[in-house]
Amino acid sequence: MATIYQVSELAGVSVATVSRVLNNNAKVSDRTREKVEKAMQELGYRPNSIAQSLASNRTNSVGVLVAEIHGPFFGAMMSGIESEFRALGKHVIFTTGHSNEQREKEGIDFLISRNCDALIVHSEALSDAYLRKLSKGNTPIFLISRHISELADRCISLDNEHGGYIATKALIDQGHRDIAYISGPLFKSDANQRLEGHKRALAEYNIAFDQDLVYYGDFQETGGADGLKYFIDSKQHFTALACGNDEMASGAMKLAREHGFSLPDDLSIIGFDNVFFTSYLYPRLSTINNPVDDMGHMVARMVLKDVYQCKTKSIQRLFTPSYVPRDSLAPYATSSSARKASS
Amino acid sequence: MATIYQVSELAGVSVATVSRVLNNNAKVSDRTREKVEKAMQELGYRPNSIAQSLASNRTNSVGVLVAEIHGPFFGAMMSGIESEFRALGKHVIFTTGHSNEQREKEGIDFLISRNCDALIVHSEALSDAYLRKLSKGNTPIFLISRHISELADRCISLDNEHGGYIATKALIDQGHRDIAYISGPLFKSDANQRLEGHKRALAEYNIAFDQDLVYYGDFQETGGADGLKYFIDSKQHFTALACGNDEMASGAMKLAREHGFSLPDDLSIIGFDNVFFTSYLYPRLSTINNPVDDMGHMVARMVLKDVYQCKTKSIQRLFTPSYVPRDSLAPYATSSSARKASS
DNA sequence: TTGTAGGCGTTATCAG
DNA sequence: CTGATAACGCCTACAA
Repeated sequence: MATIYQVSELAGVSVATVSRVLNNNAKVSDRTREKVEKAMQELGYRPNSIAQSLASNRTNSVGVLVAEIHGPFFGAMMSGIESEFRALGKHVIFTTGHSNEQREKEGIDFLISRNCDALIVHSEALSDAYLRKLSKGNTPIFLISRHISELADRCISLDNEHGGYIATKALIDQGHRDIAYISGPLFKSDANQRLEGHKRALAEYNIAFDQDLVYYGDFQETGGADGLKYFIDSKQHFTALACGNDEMASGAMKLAREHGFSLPDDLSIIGFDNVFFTSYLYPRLSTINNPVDDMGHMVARMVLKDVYQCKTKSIQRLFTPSYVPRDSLAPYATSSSARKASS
Repeated sequence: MATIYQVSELAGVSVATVSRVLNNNAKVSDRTREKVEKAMQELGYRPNSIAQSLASNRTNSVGVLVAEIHGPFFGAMMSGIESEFRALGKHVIFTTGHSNEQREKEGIDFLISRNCDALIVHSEALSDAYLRKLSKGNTPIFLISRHISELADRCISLDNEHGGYIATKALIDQGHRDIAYISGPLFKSDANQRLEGHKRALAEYNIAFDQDLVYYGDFQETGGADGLKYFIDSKQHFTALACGNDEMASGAMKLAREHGFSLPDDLSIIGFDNVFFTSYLYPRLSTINNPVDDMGHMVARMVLKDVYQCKTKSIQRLFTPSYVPRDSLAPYATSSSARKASS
């Protein structure tokens, strides 16, 4: 591999000059520049990014911590992040925290030890206090799907409360009043807020909130099945079901079918996230769109702007979910009651 | 940040000694080691990985090129790769080629420019010749889902032909003889081999291969829908459908339902890959398991062994797909013919 | 077992 | 506009 020295020699200039044309951050005469470029060409010179990093104290890499690499949710997000950075010659290092406090800490340490210029973290287990402390460090931290007021300008999140609200409202608009809710685990703020939105919608329509019509699942498919089974076994009356995310909705759909429900007539179900496979389900799942890819692009732009001083168009910190009507809701009027299962 | 110099000073030893205890690759007396470790502790010393890389000419990073970051298929694979490396303190840089020759080349160049110690590439558009040339370079290249004889010990792949064979055989075992096939694009060797397997199964049971019962899709959901529509429109007779992958099977299922088919009675469908959402579908899709996560772990081990001289358990280069029976096949005896759609 | 010193390939600060 | 020449933080012969 050719080095900057060989280039400088061949071009008959100093290494400093070569470095200048490389980064074109200083005046270089056209003649000199040409000589240098020609020499680089001839030698097939490629700058050594490691040496550049050592000297400039910048690695052009940003670390990203997510719960899992696979899975529809993070996939879309990572994809947006990667493409945005790649276009500007920066690379991304993904690592996983598995929604576990210890492992999230390790992941972040790992990324920091890699000298990332910035970190994007989607934490599900770390405390606000820990993240605040972290942000005092040398590596800028950006938070995704999380809001910590002291770090507001480094946070990007979804209005989950509003999402929960419009989900339940969509059900109510179809005439349903007995609405069961399968929530994600409350220690996840997303789950919490979505449930709050659900309550607000109920309140707005003077429907009493019934604690017995709430089940706390795990955001997994099984959680949805378990939840619906719980409602059925406890002989609750309900004609519609709102789920904290699409996986659970899918699990609930499957269980409903096993119990002989005809969907959506016997039970209206709405999900949350609008993960890609929702349109594969039968009936196609009505859900709430969570623009994760857009959010991925946006965090990337935030760090591009804050850390790399790129000029960027406007920054958006709060994203709004929207209702995606499909085929899993039926008006209450024409729906037979879900009571059939509890008879 | 504390440097090795400050540690050496505090410990009263030379930097060389500090380096030794850091890498423990040379004899250091216990007493000295303790002193050094204590000093590191006190200073909160963290080695600068960039400096280490520059001096050692090793970045502890491996580049991975996939078609897309999102999507169930690559997600599972990347997940396996990441966890394997992360456990050994190496990081992974993912980038995308979008199944496009030019972009795959750019992606690889990008990774190489990042001084990766090795590359894992899942190429869908690069020629064998190009990959062979690439492997002559300084960066070791590992190929996934691809077999090039000259590079055999750097290749890991699935026996797609066998997969295609057992898929169609599963249909035949249910009594079907008129089997339509929706293939992926033939320029992808996976698609090609799966189709070959399909033909072999037909031949084995003396079923004539009918070119009119093959449609070439794009491995996307729409391809499956288009394919089935094509068969229906052309008034072919068939009672079963094998698809080159699960996405297309899912698209076909959806279209079948729109056309009033009752699944699986009116049409048996089998997919390929056993991507996670297949069990969400209704009916749950019978398919062929493609152990991508295992393969991800395995490539990682290959580079760990070849590039980083880690001792590893046995290496497996060829993986065998297996049949995953679920609910989308019905025996022909009890099935009404798919002709109903072409009447 | 431990220390000295040169090198890894760039960037950046000063002079000129 | 261009050229020396220190950093950058660590590794690794070679010596001792």
